[in-house]
Amino acid sequence: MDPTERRRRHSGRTTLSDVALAAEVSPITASRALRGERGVAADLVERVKRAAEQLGYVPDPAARALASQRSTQVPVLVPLLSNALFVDVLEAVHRTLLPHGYQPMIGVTHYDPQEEEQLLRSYLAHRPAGLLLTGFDRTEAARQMIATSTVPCVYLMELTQAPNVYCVGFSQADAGHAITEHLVQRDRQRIAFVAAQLDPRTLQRAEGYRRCLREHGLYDARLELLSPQPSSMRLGGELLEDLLRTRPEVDAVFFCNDDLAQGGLLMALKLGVNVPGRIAVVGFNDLSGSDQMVPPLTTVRTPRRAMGEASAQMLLGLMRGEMPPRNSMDLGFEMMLRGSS
Amino acid sequence: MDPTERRRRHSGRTTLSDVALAAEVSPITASRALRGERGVAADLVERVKRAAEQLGYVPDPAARALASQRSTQVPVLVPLLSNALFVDVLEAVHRTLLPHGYQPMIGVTHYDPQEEEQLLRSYLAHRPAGLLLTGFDRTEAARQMIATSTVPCVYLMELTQAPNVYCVGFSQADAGHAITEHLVQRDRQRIAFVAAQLDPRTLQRAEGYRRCLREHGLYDARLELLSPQPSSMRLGGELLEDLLRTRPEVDAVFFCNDDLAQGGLLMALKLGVNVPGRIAVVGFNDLSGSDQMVPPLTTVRTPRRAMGEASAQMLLGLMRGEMPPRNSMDLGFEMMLRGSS
DNA sequence: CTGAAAGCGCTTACAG
DNA sequence: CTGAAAGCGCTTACAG
Repeated sequence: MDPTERRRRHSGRTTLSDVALAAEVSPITASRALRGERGVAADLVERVKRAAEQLGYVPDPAARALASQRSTQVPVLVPLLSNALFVDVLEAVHRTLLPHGYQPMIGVTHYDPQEEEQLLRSYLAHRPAGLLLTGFDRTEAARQMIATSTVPCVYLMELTQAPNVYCVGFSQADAGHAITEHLVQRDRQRIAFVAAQLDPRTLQRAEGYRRCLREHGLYDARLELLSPQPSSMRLGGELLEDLLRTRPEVDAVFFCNDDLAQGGLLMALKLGVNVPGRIAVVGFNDLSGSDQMVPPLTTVRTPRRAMGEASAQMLLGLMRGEMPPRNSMDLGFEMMLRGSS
Repeated sequence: MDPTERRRRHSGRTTLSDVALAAEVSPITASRALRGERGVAADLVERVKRAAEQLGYVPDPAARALASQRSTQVPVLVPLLSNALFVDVLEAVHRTLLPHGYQPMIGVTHYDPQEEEQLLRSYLAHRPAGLLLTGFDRTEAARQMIATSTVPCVYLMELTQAPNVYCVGFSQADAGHAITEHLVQRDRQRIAFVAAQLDPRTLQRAEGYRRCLREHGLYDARLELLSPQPSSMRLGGELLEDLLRTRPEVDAVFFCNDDLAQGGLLMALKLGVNVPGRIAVVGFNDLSGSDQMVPPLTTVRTPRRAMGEASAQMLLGLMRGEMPPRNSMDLGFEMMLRGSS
């Protein structure tokens, strides 16, 4: 056997050269035809595509990434998977990106900027095609890495007017204001704000709540119950119990997330506290099950799927080198007025 | 400028050659030292590692994958993200795989073997390091692809004794049997089985339910209410209402999943049907919120995190070329007896 | 224990 | 519009 044969490490898979051979063109032409690059004669494109199909050719992503210095991977960094909120966003992102040949890579930051920075560092080493990140709360090092990488990036969940920043979301503060205003319009006077996790978006909702109550001269800092613990139905129940014990004058509660609110509603049921008679309850996000509660939960429906899809679409454009029509997409929110308020 | 300079496409990133140069060794030695391959002098390893650290060297995954014919990617295929069940599994998989340098890639099959086959085809083109799949219900083509790929694979959620198949799960049928037996022991005579989605594991639970009732001479096919619709709290409520109307003699319900059961419980509350007085209600999986229901839901706790972690550990071993101690890991289940039964 | 050569399967940059 | 050459950044296979 000759030395060139001895050195072979061929994996047995069908390569671009096999396709080119079958189509009787050079590998470069085959490559161009398959990628849909314009400037290839139509009949050649046809021949190459047919050959590729017949041979069952699948391009090697690693080779492609190495040669082009760009992969098809799109890291998507979210705080948590246990919040249905982000799962909905991710599903929409997947559905939008996959048909275009991009691979979303889910990273979970646990609301920790340090963890996000680490993930970013490792994902950026993969030369991703694009980046989908949650919010604007990150370390300076992370910001630097994103900027110097020149990888197209779209931010989810929040909005900013900062230049050269692409974002898709809605105003958390305005939504917090709107649901509070609804309680005021229903003649509630002692409106509590009960929150967990205390991530940036929760705090923005709190700002909306405060602004609204101050406008009406109803603000009372004692009615804010903030817990850094992770959000859960159990915690919502505990916080409501706590609230009713220590602030018995309260006549409405704005829970910063529906899981807390659902737990609160069930606790009210257990305690025999009438909702909305004795106390009105509202939530945030309109998660699964909120409409099934007893009574059904009034809440703010947030555009989760729409955000996932729109951010992925915007990123798709950026990855193609296009300029999006606008940097910031406000998808708004919807009031779901139900029996609990 | 000379022709070799003209051809350069160097990306500016620090490469293995840079590290080798700094450490005054050849690139091959640097490669071996960095990968912890044995057979490199300790002092060289030390020098290389120091140089890599100083230069901030991060290996290029694409180059590595191309040269070694193996990536660090591990596709994880699950039916759905909207079921908290799979999200818990995925989180455990992530936590276990990431520290070892592997990248889980989540794929969603929507319970459709065709979709799974497609995903498998595209993921396999990436030369994954390993594979994590849900259950055993797939197309013959998918089975072939997995076999011929020789990629190590571990199956989740179900068990089999088939040779050369690695799986981590529990007996869905035994769990279905156990929760039904619990209702029989509580003197229930007319026990209904209410299910949605009707995926393979749901049907295995149904088998356990039937076997148990037949053993006690209580089986009645009319008490099975099977809906192919996706599972949800809303559907659970609707099915309970339907059941009470068309089979008023029923005195217990086994819902195949907790979201259905939670919806059923809330519907009972709305209808003023006493649980467990008039009717006992049990669920499956012990999802978030089940312990907060009114009354708290009796259910089967399934080992979701444990399955995620154990399957990832088993895969880690297989990817290292090790033989796992056993092919099939039964992680069991736990009865959560609460107020609803 | 160490290294020079070749190769993995693509695409870029250049030339015609 | 098409192609021969070189290169992307690693690792394998061989030799010493």
